[in-house]
Amino acid sequence: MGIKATPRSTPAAARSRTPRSIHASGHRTGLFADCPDLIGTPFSYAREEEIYGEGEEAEFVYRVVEGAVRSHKVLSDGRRQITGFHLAGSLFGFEQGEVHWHTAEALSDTRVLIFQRRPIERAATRSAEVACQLWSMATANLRDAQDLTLLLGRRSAQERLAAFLIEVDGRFGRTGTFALPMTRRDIADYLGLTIETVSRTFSQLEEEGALRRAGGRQITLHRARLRHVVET
Amino acid sequence: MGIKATPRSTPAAARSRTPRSIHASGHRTGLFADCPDLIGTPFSYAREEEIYGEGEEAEFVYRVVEGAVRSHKVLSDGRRQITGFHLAGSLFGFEQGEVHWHTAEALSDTRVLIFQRRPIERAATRSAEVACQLWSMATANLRDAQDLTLLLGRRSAQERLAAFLIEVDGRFGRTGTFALPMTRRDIADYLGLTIETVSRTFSQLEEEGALRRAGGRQITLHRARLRHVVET
DNA sequence: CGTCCAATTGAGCCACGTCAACCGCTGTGG
DNA sequence: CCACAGCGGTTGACGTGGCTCAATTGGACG
Repeated sequence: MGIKATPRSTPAAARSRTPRSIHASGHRTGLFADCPDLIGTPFSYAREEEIYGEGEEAEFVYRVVEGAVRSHKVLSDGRRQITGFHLAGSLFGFEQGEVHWHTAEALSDTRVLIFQRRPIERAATRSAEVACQLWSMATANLRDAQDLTLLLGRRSAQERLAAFLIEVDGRFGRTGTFALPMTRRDIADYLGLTIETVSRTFSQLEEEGALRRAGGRQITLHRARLRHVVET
Repeated sequence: MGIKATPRSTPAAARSRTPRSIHASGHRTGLFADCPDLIGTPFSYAREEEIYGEGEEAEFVYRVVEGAVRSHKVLSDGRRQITGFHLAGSLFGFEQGEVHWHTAEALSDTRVLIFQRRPIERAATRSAEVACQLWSMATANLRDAQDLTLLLGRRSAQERLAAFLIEVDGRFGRTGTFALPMTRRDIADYLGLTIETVSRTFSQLEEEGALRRAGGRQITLHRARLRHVVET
C-alpha cells in the first residue's frame, strides 16, 4: 500500500533551481493564469513516488502538467481512502493550515509545477481577487468531496464504478475511450471497495454491454448504458 | 423521508422584516463577527421544515442561533445521504454558485439568522479579508467532508457510530452527556447505514460499556472506550 | 522463454440490509 | 382518566452484496 519509489530529487532541490516560465494547459480553474508573478518551478516524480505526506509541513502547492496524482488518507491498520485523483491541469496540495492532511503520490511518472504556498497566501490577504479564486477552488473541491460522500454512503458497487468511469471520461474530454491512469487498487480505494469487487464489477458491466476492456487499463464506454446504471 | 411541515412563514416574508441586531454566540469561525454592516435577519423554522431545496436559487445564507439543521442530497429512488449537521453557531447554505446543491431542513424547531448572499459575495470581491474568511470556511467544510469520506469508505458500523458520537460530544462541549438532536434515521443517513444497524450498533456499544442510553436520545459516553473503538 | 505483478475468477463467509413484529412514549379524544 | 393511534426505537429471523482467501490468467519486460 503506497510503495515508495526512490525520489529522483527532493523538493528542497527544486527550490534551488532556476524557475522557468511555462504555460500550464488544461487547468480547471484560472488560478495563477492571471498572476504572472507567480511562476512555478518544474519538477518531476516517478511512478508511485510520494509527493508529500500527511502531517508534513505544507510548504508547496502543485499543478499537474503531465501524468496523474492521487491524494489519500490511511488508517493505522492500512485501510486507505483515496479522496481524489489529480490529472493534467489540476491544482493540489492547497490545504489551508500549516500541514498537509493528506498524502499525495504520483500514479505514473508525473511532471508538476511547484509553487510556494506562503507567497500565495500573502497575496490572498492583499488581493481580494486571489482570495476569491482560492475560495472558488476550495468550493469546487468541496462539491467533489460531497459527491463522493453520496457515492460512498448510498451507492452500489455497479453505480460507483459506472459513475467513476463517466467522471474519468469527462476529465479526458468525453471521448468515450481512454486508458485508466490508475490501478484496480487505486480505483478500489477511491470507491470504498476491494480490488476483487472492482474487477468483478468491470466484468458485469462488460457483460451488460456498458463498456469494453482491452488489456486491463484501456476502456471504451457505452455512455448511454453506463448513465442508465447511475440514473439520477 | 424529509416530511415537510407547514412553513410558519416564508424567506420572502423574512426579507421584508426589519432587521434587528443580535450577536451570534458560539460561532465556529469569526466570519461576520467583524463585519458590523452585515446584520442578519432572525427567522424560525419548525421541526422537519425545509429551509431550502437542492436546485433552488441560493439567495440567502444562514447561521444557526438555536436548534439544529441537516444538509442532504437524495437520489431519485429516495436513498438519502446527509452531508452535515449544523448546530448552534454554525453557518450553512454558503454553496458558491447560483443554486443550492443540497437540501437543508430543520431537525427541531430552529432559530437562524438569515443573510443575503449577494452583498457578502460583493464584499468578498472588494475585501481580501472577507474573501479569506470565506475561503477558510470552505476549507473547514472540505476537511469535514473528506473525513466523512474516509468514514464511509473504510470504516465499520461500530467505528462510524463511535466516531460520530465523539464528534457530536465535541460539538456539545465535550461533557460526555447530551441529547442527540437527530433521529436514528438521520444518523443512519449520515453514516451510510440503516436505522436497524444504527440501533443494533448502539446496543453493542452499550453492552461493551462504551456508552449508556436513556430514553433513546439521551446518551452518556465512556469516551476512552469509544475512542478505543475508533483507534487511529 | 521465464519472471513479475496486475488483473481476473471462483468458493465460501459475514457484516450489514431487509422484512416484520413488538415496545414504549406521547398526544388526543372520549 | 383511560383507550388508542402514531411514531420513534429496538429486536429477531433471514437474505445478500461485497469481502476474504486462494488459484489462475495475462501482459510487460528482460
